[in-house]
Amino acid sequence: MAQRPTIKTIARETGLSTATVSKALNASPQVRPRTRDKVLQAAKELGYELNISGVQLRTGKTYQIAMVTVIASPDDDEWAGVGYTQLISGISRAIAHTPYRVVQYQVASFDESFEVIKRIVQNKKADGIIISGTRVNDPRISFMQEQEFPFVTYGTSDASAPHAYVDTDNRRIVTICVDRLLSKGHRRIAMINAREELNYTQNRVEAYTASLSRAGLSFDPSLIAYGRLTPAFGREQLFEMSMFEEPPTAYICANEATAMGVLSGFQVRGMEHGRDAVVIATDDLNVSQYFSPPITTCYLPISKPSETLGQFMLDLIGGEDPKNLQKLFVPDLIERGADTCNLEKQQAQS
Amino acid sequence: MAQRPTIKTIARETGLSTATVSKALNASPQVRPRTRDKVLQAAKELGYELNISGVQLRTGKTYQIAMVTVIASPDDDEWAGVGYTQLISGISRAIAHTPYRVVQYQVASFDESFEVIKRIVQNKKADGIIISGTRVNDPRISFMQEQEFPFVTYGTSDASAPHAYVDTDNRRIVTICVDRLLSKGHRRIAMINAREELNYTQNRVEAYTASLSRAGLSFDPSLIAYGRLTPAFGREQLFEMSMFEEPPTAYICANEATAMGVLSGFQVRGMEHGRDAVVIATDDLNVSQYFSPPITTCYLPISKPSETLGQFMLDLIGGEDPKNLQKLFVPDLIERGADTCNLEKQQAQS
DNA sequence: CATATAAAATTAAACGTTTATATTTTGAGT
DNA sequence: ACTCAAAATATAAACGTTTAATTTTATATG
Repeated sequence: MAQRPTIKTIARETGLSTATVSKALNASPQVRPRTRDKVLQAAKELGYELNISGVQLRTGKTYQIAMVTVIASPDDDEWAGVGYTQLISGISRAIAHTPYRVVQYQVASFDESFEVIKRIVQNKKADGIIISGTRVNDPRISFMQEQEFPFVTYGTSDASAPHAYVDTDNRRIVTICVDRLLSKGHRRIAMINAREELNYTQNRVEAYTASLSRAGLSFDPSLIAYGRLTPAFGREQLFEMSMFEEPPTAYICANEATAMGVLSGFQVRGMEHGRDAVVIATDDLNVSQYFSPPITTCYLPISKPSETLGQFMLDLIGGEDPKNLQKLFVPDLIERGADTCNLEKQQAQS
Repeated sequence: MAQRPTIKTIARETGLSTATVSKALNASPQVRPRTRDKVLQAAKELGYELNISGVQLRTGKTYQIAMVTVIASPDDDEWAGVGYTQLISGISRAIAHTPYRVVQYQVASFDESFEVIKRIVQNKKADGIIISGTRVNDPRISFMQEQEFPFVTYGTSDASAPHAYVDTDNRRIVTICVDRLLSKGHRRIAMINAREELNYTQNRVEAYTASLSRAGLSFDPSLIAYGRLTPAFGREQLFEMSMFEEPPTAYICANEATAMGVLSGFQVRGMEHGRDAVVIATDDLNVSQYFSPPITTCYLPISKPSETLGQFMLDLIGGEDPKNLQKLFVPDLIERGADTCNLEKQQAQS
């Protein structure tokens, strides 16, 4: 097979100069329509495809979107709910018809993620960055803002200047869940959260305390747990909290993996869901419908926000103002299982 | 901040030519140690980092590893067990100390994945390709072999020429599971498999029938189901098979997601695990320990094979012969729950 | 129709790197 | 000290693209 065609090939073929060919391919107004058509025609016939390294060298444009994710350790691969697979999937869908590609930068720690981001920015290794796991006072965000480097976060932040982000509306979720449980008569409501330094964890706690105080209830910090959202963590927390003098009658779990752990703890302890306590989760995989028993969840298909993530990235690269690229998604409440009854009724039954 | 330093900067700084600097950086024997040290020293001081697009343009080397994955559709994001997250994670770990990066090519169908592979190969968009979901008679494999393009598959194939691959030893798993169930007295053993066209599905069926025939049992094709390994599929299959005149007393599930579905089906149908039937799964997430009840599984932490995947890719790019880059991993059998008893005992108990 | 002007094309240089070829330097052998 | 081969370094071109500067061509104007 012959050499892969370049703009030189097209130039030779059409009798034009490479400059004109380049302009034609980039839809420059400096080239007249007739010429453009001729070039596009030839390009098609020759099966021409843009060589990105040429562009990159000349312009600095990489057509790469860096996705920086933190995965703590090799054996840290215990299921923690939604992986990045679904995120990448949505992003990929959004950029499918463009020349952009997602490049993975997977690191082992937060600090390392910051280092990697610095290198990407300083050496212009990508056109934009996507990060998740945003923290309260996240130095990566302020860095990218200072450097005016395009980025979108999956997760909100408390940064002073606006930036592009996509997230689930965690305040809303927690408000819905807590109010619902309160209305069913629950007074001791536990919340199993992600790590404390994450911004969304703080959002959740705020919404939780707000709901409680609206109902005139006091806030008991021992009912809030912070940690990695694995089944192991959920179970462990159930073991602990169920031994309290006044144990919780409801558990709000930040994801399905912890909810599964809590249910598993029920089984081990001989507790029964709906009688001794109920579990309610935030759900992005729609898998809790298969739990035994199925539980009530706030469900948001992850495909939605992740596709928006990709779209925002494109918009940002296209020059859109970050403050117009912010979106919170509101999940649907799906009622399943025991927590649909009121607490009194349940207790009467048992 | 000044321009980012190039080999020109180093050349100016050291009084050498760019050619010598380049050779020094690449540890060419043509440059004497004293000079090399001088160059490396200067590079370090200047904070020099290789500009890959320059290299790429000149040599064609991309430092990119393409990972081509098929995700059927937007709403197809129902949990199907291990995502690609864990795979990418392992690969990332293997290539962490190299300049290589993983680039995602996520497509919607098998055919599209073939198209994408053709483009990557023909336009040399990556130095190597990793694919999963290998099929019986997989045209992508023969294509890459013909084009002599480096690739590693996650999953075996029936290709005539050897190629680099990593996989779980599915024959072994099935043999272990079936023999175990047979020894406990089970005679009607169902198997919930992935799609029929996948090569490993065939491996599983072969091992299954082999075990059965060794035990002098005949093969009932209605006990084997093929489909997408989601909880929904598992449940659906349980609903169907449990209505057979002679229903299975054991279900071997190809992953945890289907096992969860089967267990969920038990609950809906009022069946009890251990009394009416047992479930046993192949497990890569170690999550079935949190099922209610926990089930026996063949467990292989996905981090192992995925890291090997990355290493094999590097070896391949380094010129290693593919036939030396083949590995099957053997999972551990983890005994949990009801299927540890013999069938007779269980039936006596009930 | 000549001329001024706008439009469309070309020329040439540049981005950072490697490498074939040419040149200079080094050092060993006389 | 001189020669010569070997070793080390330098020169220059190339990879594919874009773009500033320039030239050519087309169009409008008096």
